[in-house]
Amino acid sequence: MSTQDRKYNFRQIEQKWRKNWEERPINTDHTRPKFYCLDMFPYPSGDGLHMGHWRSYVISDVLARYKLLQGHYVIHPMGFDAFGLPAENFAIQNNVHPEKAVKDSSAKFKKQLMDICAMYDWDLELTTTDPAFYKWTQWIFVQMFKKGLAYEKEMPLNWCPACKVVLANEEAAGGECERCGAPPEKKNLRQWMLKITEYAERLLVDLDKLNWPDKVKKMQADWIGKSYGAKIDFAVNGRDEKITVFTTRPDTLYGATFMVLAPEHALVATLTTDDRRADVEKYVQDAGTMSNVDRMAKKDKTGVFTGSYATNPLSGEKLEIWISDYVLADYGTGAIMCVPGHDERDFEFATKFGLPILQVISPDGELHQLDEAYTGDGVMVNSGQFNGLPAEDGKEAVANHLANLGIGEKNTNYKLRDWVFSRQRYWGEPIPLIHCQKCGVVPVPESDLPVTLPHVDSYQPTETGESPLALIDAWVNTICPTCGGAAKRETNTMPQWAGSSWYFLRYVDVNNDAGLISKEAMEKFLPVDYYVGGIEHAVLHLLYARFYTKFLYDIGVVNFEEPFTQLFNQGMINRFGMKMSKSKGNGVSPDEVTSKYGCDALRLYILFMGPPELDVDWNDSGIEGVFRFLNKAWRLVTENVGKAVKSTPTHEQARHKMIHDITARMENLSLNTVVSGFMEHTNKLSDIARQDGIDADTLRSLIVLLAPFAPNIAEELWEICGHTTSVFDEGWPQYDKAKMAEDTITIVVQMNGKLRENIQMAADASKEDIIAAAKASVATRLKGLIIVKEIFVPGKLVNFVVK
RNA sequence: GCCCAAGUGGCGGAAUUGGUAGACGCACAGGACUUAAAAUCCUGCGCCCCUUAAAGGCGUGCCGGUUCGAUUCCGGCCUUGGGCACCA
Repeated sequence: MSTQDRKYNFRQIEQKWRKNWEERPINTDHTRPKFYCLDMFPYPSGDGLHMGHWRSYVISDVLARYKLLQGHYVIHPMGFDAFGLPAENFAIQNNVHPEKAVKDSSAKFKKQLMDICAMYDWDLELTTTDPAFYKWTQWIFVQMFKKGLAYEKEMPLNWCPACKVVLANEEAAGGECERCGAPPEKKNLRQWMLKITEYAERLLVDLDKLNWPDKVKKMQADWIGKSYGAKIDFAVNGRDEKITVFTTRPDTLYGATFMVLAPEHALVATLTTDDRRADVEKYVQDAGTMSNVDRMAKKDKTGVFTGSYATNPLSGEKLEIWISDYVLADYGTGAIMCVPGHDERDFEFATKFGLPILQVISPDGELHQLDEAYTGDGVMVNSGQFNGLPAEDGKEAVANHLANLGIGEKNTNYKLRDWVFSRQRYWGEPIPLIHCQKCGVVPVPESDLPVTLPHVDSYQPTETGESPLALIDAWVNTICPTCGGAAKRETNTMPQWAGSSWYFLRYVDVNNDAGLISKEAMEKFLPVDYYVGGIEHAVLHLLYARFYTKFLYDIGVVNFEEPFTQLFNQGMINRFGMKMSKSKGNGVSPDEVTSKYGCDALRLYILFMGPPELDVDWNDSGIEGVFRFLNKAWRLVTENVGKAVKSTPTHEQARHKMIHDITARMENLSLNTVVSGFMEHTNKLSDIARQDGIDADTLRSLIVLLAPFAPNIAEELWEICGHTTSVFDEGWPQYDKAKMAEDTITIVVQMNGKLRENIQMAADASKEDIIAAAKASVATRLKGLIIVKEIFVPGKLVNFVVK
């Protein structure tokens, strides 16, 4: 072999193996047990692939290749989530059609994805904007509509009066329109809603089944937000109306001294007296212009009195009815009974506006001066017949009492709200419904799906707030599938979530024209075994996908209720303490790094930077270390191959220890320490090689272990070792604990828990021998001291407690 | 305000059930090889005391506790990052 051949030429190697894998795929044996390893598919933005994508995709690819070596058939697909606002806005700004923009971006992404050398099965590729795909996105919606899960409702949306366009929350953030800076208003528009709340309980309970990070499960549970309490009716004085509130603390009802409605509450206009009307209307309008984020961040409580009164149903007290933005329209009933004695926010409000504060719960049964809301346990006081009852029992007792009186009931409440499922935008799946004067809303017959998105010249939002599709008469006007009469198509489109809520099902039967997925493919390949992606999707995407899966289970399309058995969320990559991004100018392009160091080096470095689940900082010079390691491994193999060195116990010990360490760390997904483990063991093997040479078994094990992490160099070295098949045809190496044990062990000698000496002992030395040797090692220090106690930890240490 | 993470050398980080704190790597310094450079190899590298060494002391955000022994467990606090719908 010439000197030239011995140099690690990553460019040549990576080019060669990419081609080889294309020609001879490594993951083809469908008879093996399946392992479905899924990435969250990217949104193909014009900026191209960034380091964050790399991190996620490298982690999943390492896992996929590891499972392949462990004898699985691995489903590892990739696709593009291409509908939605960013693509549409990009298209508008750059004056290209979104279809073309998405096509270009996807092509660029795909090219960059190739540089990761992930073993994606590109035969399974899908794009959510492909009519053959969104046919089934629409089909699912039709099934939901037929089951009564879709309904129309007027919903307040962010509206920019200057741009005349509906704004997404993100576009209206900070109280100004992202495009023109004008303050957005609220505008009521007809929307399609999905009844995800019907699934609230199942979505909550089934979290227990999942092998997901606790953190994510907690976030979902909190989002669903189940709480127990009561609904209570309050009569409005001198009127027929009543105000219904939800409270988790019916035990504090006697302490309710005023009421507050959300500014958006339906009764606000009715209950406002003429002398209060000007103030109330101004307050309601101001609240409407404020974004939710601002409304939440507000420090001081504000509010206005409506001029009307209600009556506390138990105490009979007269209660002022106020309006304040700290009450949210869409939680509970949008109205609350205020118990300033025992709720911090109510206390603050009462103090500011001089409203009465009454103690009704006391820790010791006595009455006290309340300087702040008392939210702890206690017994009921000032509460009529309930006095003396523990507050916990009072919740039930008061609720039952109200139920008997017919003015209340026990109630379970969820924070989860129904899902606003329509968008007044061009770039989304058309909602496959038809409005007929005679028949009402009728779904498009399944045989007519997909309802394709018509090609238009102007895809700018319209001034009425309707989708641009509303302007295309030829498309809008159609005939009713039920009665054959003239009818109009629904012009709203679906949100970006629609495709991503079920795409993982489609990969395994991507070309199926006859159905969403065949029963055979579904049973064989689903559900997803491992899902890898960013923590930013902890709630919305993952909750929607779970909801869709449960619905598809209910209508018999799939036979499982949870789509993702196991989940891993990787952390972000920062640079200079900030999230990497083009706009901040602190981005590092993966392309630059791979051209300088190669794909294998970048894969290893991304893993080596830190624990995969935590945020890490990119350091420009850090990659040198893993690059040197690859060169070292290269030299170790190429300089020792074919020397026919006989295996010795030293080789065996080192080999088994290496297999054990790498496997254990891999199983824990401690990928940063897998890489450091490779460095340690390669250093050690290099030392052994210099002394005694190195045997073929050890080199082979090293190469196979390395394969999931640095697949190109592993294949090349495998070939250099004389193999004609792929390294991925091998099995993951096995270790034998007996063979990895060393002859001597280091025993730590401590005095009062402080390290004093290290002694070397035979691995099989007795406890007595070890203690004797330990005592001898610290003999001079023990002079004049009494050993009170001897602590002996086998294989580890001896600690003398002395005085 | 609420919820969730995380705080260890100059830097990124390591440390199965509590058992040698700082593995591995980066940076830095010194040396070998070289005409020179690159590459490679060797050595050193938490802080204090000390000319050096030995010995010793301190040290995992802060304060306390449990323990023979605490980065690890418990209580209280501080800081940073992420999320949020003031959740009644």
